[in-house]
This record gives sequence, C-alpha cells and structure tokens, in this order.
Amino acid sequence: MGKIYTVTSCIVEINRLKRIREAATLAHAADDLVKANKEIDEWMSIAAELKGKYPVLFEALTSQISQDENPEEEIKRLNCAYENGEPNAKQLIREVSDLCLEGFRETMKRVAVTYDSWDWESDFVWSTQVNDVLAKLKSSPFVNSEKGVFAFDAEKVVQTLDLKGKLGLSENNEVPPLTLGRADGTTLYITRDIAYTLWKFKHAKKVINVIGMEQSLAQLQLKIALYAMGCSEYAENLVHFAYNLVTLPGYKMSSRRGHYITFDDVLTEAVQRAYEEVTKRSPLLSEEEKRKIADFVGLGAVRYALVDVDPSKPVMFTWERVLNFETNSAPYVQYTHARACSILRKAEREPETPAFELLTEKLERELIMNLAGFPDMFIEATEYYKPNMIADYANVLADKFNTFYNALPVIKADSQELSDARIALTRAIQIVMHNALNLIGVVAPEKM
RNA sequence: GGGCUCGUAGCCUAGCACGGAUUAAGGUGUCAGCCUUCGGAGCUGAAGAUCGAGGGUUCAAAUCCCUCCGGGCCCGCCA
Repeated sequence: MGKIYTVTSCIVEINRLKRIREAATLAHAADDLVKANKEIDEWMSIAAELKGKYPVLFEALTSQISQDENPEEEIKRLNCAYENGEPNAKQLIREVSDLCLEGFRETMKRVAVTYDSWDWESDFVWSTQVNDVLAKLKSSPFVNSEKGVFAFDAEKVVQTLDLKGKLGLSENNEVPPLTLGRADGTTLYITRDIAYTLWKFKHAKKVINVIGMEQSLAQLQLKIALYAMGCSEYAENLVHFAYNLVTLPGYKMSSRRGHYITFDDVLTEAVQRAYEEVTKRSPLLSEEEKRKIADFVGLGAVRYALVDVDPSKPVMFTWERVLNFETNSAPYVQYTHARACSILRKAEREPETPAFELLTEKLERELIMNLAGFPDMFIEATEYYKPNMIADYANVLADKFNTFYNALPVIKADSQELSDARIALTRAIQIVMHNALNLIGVVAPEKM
C-alpha cells in the first residue's frame, strides 16, 4: 500500500509540475519556469529510483494513470463525491482505507498496542457536526469570506478576547488566518478536527491530541477556534502533545518521495538483532526460548527507545541508534529484573515480618527512598506529559539495584534476619521495576 | 520576511516549568581494575563540559530576560 501511494503520488506530482511548466512557458514567467524545472528534476530522479525498485508496479500505475488526462481533477471529483456520500465513492474509499487500517492494526499488534475506539473523520462530514461548526463560526465576528471561501481570523480572536498571555504567545506573534473550506464545498482537515475535538469533549474532560510538531500552528488555530465558539473551558483543557519528526541521515523522511523506513522493518530488525544477541549470550537455550526472549528484548528496546527521549528533541534515525543494545536500557533493566526474580526464586521464602530496621547500609536506604518516590514520579510524569521520566526512573532503580547486588549478599547475608529484610527489599524492587516497565509497555521477564 | 522549536564531554541524553546541597548527572566510546560468592546484557575507578555565543537581572543562572549564531519545522482552497 505504501509503495502504491509513493509511486502514484510521484507520477501525479510530475504531471502537475509539467502542467505548471507549460503554463510558465506560455506566460514567460522565468522564475516560475526555473522553479518548476528544478522540482521536475527532483521528482524525475525519484521516479527513476522508484522505477528501479518496483518496475512492475511502476509500469502498471503509469499506464493506469495516463488513461486519465487530468488525474488531479479526478481525485478532486472523487473527494467531492465521497463527502457528498455517494455510495460508489464511499464504498471505494472506505475499502482502501480499511486495507490501510488493517495493516496498521497488524503492525501495532506486534508491539501490543491496542485502541479503545476508532472514528471516521468523514462521519463528522456526513453528519451535521462539521456544518454546525461552520455555521457557528460564520455567525461569529471572526469569519470573513473571500471569493466564496470562508477564512477564520484567529488573530482577531486573540486580540478581542485578550488571549496572548493565556496562550503563551509573544507580543509579535500574529496568528495567521485559517481557511475553513474549499470553494467546491468540501471540508478541510482542521475544520473537521474542530468538530472532532468538540465530540471528544463530550466523552472526556481533557483532550490530548498527540500530533507532530509540524502541526503546531494548526493545533493553535484549532484551540483559538474553540475560544471563538465560546468553548473556552474546552480550549483550556485541550493539549497538543507535539513530537518531533525523525529524520534520516542526509534527507528527511517523506513517504511521498519514498524516503522512509517502516515501523515493521524496525521491529523485524530489532527482534532479529536480539535473537543474535541471545544466541551469543545463552547458546544452550532451546530454540523456542531464544525466540521468546528475542521477541520481548527486541520489542522492549524499540519501545524504550521511543519513550526514552524528550519528544520535542529532533532525532536522527540510524539503525545503530535504535538497535544498539548497549546504549538502550531496556535489555539492561529487563536483565536486572530477571536477576531480582532469580534471587527471589532461590530464596524460596517470602518473609512475613521482615526487620526492615536492619537495612542500615547507605545503598539500602537509597533504594528504599527510590521506591518511596515512585508514586510521585508517576504523578509528575503524567502531569507534565513526560513518559520519559518513567523510563529514566526504571533505569536509575536498576542501576542502584545492580550496585546493591554486587556489594551486599541477599541470600547469604550474615544473619537470617538480615537476609529476610534484604529479600523483602529485593521483592519490593522487583515489583516496582515490573510496574515501571509495564507503564512504558516493556515486558518485565522472570528469566532471560 | 515573520513565527515556533532544538543546541549540555568524541557521540547520545537528564537537569530548565519551581534559580540555590550542582564540585553540572547518566550512558556510550577510550583507558585501568573485578573472572573463589545470589545470572558478567553486571560491578569499581580514571580521563573527558568555559551547559551554542555575547550581554543583562540576582547575593546566586544550564535554569529567568534581551541580542546574535547554527539545525529543524510552520506561515496551503494539503494533512
């Protein structure tokens, strides 16, 4: 599906640019001509690349698309039909979308990500919800029309309602206007998203939109639109959790240009790498066990890598970075957890009333303080949308436990009482580490 | 052009919202140790940073304010 998308968009883009070039030539617009030629060159080289990679697909799509003299017009027409709810268009688009979503779900299932509910954006178009939003905005003093299209004057809202401070905008930050719909009557994404957001607030007090950083402006305009519609309480409870995009060394990821690495590839590669590692470290394990361990180590490493860094930081993708099990702490923390489990297994007892006062070593105190801080850390992580704090916490706890493990004997402690107390401490650490890992979706294994 | 965002040892990252116990923390890499103890995907130690640059506020700044530099993003009848 991704390949079809990439090739199609490439062919259509070249067609479009060629038409622009023709127009520029006729109009003797030198600047436009140079620009168009430059872009055509770029896309032609992408086309050559794609043709080499997928020759059969490329040929098939080229001949199909060339049957249309103006493929873009056809796309427009289809979109129009879809929004108008014409059965054929609906059936076609939903069928293709379903295929995409199916693949999406399949991939996410590999990392145990599930979704409570799914919504079709187009449902908001077919119902009255998007139109309601448009009507409400049009009746406000913040919308003006130009040549039949309506534009939302976000800056005017900010001025009128004095929102600069509230939104954390600097004095010289003028919010650009937002176009609300196309001339042909079809809807635009942000307008649909306003309707969708209002709907979300019917089901929740707080809405966190997890959307890439490049949509910061659009999300800001969405929030301002809520204020303009008199939903200031919603606006204040709407959070845009922005994350930075991953770039590839040399160029940015772009599915339209075929420059991307799929999540499936990353997962497969990670599990493969983990398998090699397990085989090297524990050659005596059965094939089945090795596969099992490779699975949770590889997937754990990927999940840890995703949650480990502040999402606002720019990240450069390299296989080395994602698959380096030395740098990535997931296998380390998992290993530490398995170690704690191993001690508990060997201890063969669960002391009922351990004498905690015997835990007087500095290391033991530190561990106890760390454990005690777990709830507060979790609250802070959720309060400020910082999942990386949980990953960090698990890592620090593992560090401290490993130091403790190395310095102080648990089972072979000087006295039975001290041993009991340390077993209880180990158990507590194991439970908290297990919980911390679970919170970030990483398996806490008993053996590995 | 305007706006937003990131900039911490060779590399990767934490700390910045709430300025002070920070002699700036961890990982990786480099170097030196631990292979007689509960799992070595481990532990101990060393070297490595004028916290992008410059001003300002303050008794005190990685943290707050201003200016500048560098990377990324946005300013569409795309999403």
